[in-house]
Amino acid sequence: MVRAPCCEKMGLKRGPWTAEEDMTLVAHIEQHGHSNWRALPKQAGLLRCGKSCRLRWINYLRPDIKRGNFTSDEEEAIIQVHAMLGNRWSTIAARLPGRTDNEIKNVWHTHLKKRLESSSKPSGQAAPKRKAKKPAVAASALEGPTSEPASSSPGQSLSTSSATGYSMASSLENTGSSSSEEFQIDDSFWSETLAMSADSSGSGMESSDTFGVDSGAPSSSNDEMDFWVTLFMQASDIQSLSQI
DNA sequence: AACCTCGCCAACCGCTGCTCG
DNA sequence: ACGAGCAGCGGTTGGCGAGGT
Repeated sequence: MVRAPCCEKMGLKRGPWTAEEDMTLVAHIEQHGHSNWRALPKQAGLLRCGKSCRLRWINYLRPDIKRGNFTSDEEEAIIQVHAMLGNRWSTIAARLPGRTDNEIKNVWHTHLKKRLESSSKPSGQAAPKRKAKKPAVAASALEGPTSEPASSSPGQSLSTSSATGYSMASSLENTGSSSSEEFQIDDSFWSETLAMSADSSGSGMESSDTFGVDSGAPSSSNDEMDFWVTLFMQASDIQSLSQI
């Protein structure tokens, strides 16, 4: 299928976003939503292609996005889910509310992959010979849309409810679990979740009936997806119960 | 102090799958 | 049933900054 290039190269801006562009995009989405990414930049008066706008919103400007370093629990979760699903970053991201697939992908390639590789080596060498991740750089990232130190930091002004919540966040909210204004997962959540996944992966990813997935072993990716969806639904139930 | 090397991250590119006419 | 258009996804890259020499 032949398709037109995602954007006419003529006249469309590329590269890092400025604070003004960020604000324009955010303001437009807050007002009109983003039902049509392709038409959005034109309507908003942005010289960007829709794809670029979508990426910027998803990865940076969404109000429900969580910045800052990944916790060890989050990293463990990524490792676990990646072991099950492979490079399905968006699926993994759906398990980590507030984290984007791009961010997770970056973390995987820069940290987790190496960590796993080094841990699989017998002598445990290959320690990072360079600096540790610079502290709080990610947390401050929102303050500086790339080229501009965003004193305006658009994300901070977005206290309105998320236009596009990740499925996990919304499903957890549906369970009635507390704060919808800012979704937070405490350590116990991950401990329980990971414990469940460890249990099931040990004896059992084969025994899918643990989670009511019928028709035998989850050999297909759909079954795996069902497994993880079920897993997180149950995990959210646990969290809900723990708050009673 | 200057240069070099490397890690991190935002953004781009191209493909895939879904939806709609 | 088919094709076109679109959003979404994953791989890759380039710029920048920090640490090392």
